[in-house]
Amino acid sequence: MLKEERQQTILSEVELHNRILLTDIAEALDVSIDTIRRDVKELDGDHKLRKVHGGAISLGFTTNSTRNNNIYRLEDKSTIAQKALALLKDGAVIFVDGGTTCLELARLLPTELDLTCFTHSLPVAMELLTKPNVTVIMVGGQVSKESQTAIGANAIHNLSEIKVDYSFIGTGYVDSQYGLTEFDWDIVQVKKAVIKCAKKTVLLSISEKLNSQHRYKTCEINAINTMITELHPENKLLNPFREHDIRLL
Amino acid sequence: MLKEERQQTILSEVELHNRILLTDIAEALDVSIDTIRRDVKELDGDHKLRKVHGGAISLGFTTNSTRNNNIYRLEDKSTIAQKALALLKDGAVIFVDGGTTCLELARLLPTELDLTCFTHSLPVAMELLTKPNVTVIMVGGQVSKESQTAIGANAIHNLSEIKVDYSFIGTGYVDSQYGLTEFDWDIVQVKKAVIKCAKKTVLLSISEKLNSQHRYKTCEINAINTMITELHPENKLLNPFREHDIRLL
DNA sequence: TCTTATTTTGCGTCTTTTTGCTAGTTTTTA
DNA sequence: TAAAAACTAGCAAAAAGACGCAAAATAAGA
Repeated sequence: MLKEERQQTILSEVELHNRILLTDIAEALDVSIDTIRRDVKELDGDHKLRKVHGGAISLGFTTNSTRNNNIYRLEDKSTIAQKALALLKDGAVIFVDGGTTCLELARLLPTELDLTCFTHSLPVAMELLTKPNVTVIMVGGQVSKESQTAIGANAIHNLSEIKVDYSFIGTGYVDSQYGLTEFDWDIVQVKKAVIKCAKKTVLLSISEKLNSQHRYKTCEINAINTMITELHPENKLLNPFREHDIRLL
Repeated sequence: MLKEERQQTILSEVELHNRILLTDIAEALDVSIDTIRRDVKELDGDHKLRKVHGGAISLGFTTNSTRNNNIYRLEDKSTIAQKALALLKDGAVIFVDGGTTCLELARLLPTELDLTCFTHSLPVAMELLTKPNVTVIMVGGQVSKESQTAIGANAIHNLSEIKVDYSFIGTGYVDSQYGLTEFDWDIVQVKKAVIKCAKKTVLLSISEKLNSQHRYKTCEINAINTMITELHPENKLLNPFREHDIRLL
């Protein structure tokens, strides 16, 4: 049997069943396991499949980068996410909210970081899946079309059953007086549940949102333990927040 | 024997069997291996076939595998999804499994169709969000990196609390004798729960998977109410399934 | 037909590729 | 934590390929 032919067979099997065992293929094609191992390694090198311990899996599943390079103030959000990374240590259990700032945090997680991440955001979950050492747990529930996050009673109930070290959340509006507020009532309910399930809550917000408010209240400002903006912590724009017991980064 | 004539023979052999061994051809035509090697090299130069170590393979064989889109057998899967659409009526409550065939079903849902869709697959959920009249409910749980679906005890528990009209599921392997089987134990557990929560279960599978099996069993074949392949329902490949109480589409 | 130029073919030698095996290490699993 | 499975690396045998060369076949012109 030709090498090329064998590799085609391997590829087809992987595409067909999504995953294969090297031993199965070796037996089926009646060649040594080493040969299959070399074939798979080569196909992996050509990005035709992904080699894993003991077998191979199809790329169809793993390669999907929902690159949206149309994010407002991406630079600032990236800065914020970078600062947030400093809070993370191996073994931490965290919750990551939806929104582009939190998505940026997910994107910038170092590949070697060992985490357990809860999220109710589909894009965040997708992004986290690319991090080999991150365990991703999706909080289910009805999914909002606009925010692409699970909301509603079910999501809130699921959140009530978990406890995390840190919650990283975004907000629609934030004000040193009025706290965190939102345009949407359902979102507020979920965010309340998120804050409740966290030992410490970290707010990620670009400075543009400071001193703004809206209809529905998520929480008082001192429900937040750490607030991260793209500004230097000493920036005078942050002065109104210094009266409260908040760590500024 | 003329050189032209010999090269024609080589070409037709390649077309016929998709591949040839240089040694076989040399012996059959009673010329030295060097001659065949030169012929094949020349034909490769003319893009009539592809030369590989030890032989040659037809171009069709390779272009077939050079997937321009990375979904294997997308055409067939699309056909299957089209057929599945016929089962759906406004107001239905369904579950959609992970996998590329089910993803294709989600993709092809008409925008005007009014549905409630449960899913444990992140890509399917994302796709369903683009359908204005579909209510999407994500079944949460730990998310598998390979399949990008929620699995594990939590997902199974969540599934135990819902009841849907139809479950559309895929499978790794299906056989009329051995039923539906999978490579992965965790996936089997989830699929069992999916079948349990559905009044009727619809299996979507390309015909290439028929008569294949693997280690872990999801269910007997008669746990499936409807099986949809890309084949015509009267196709003889489906005969083994006619003995069971399955509707074929 | 004969001679000559050109192409094609087969052979020998040497290099490269492929493959299976062994030994030692790492990863997974129970 | 120990056994089992999988991985890595290196080696050697066998198969395949490259290349030069000379013989054979073919073509062409006198």
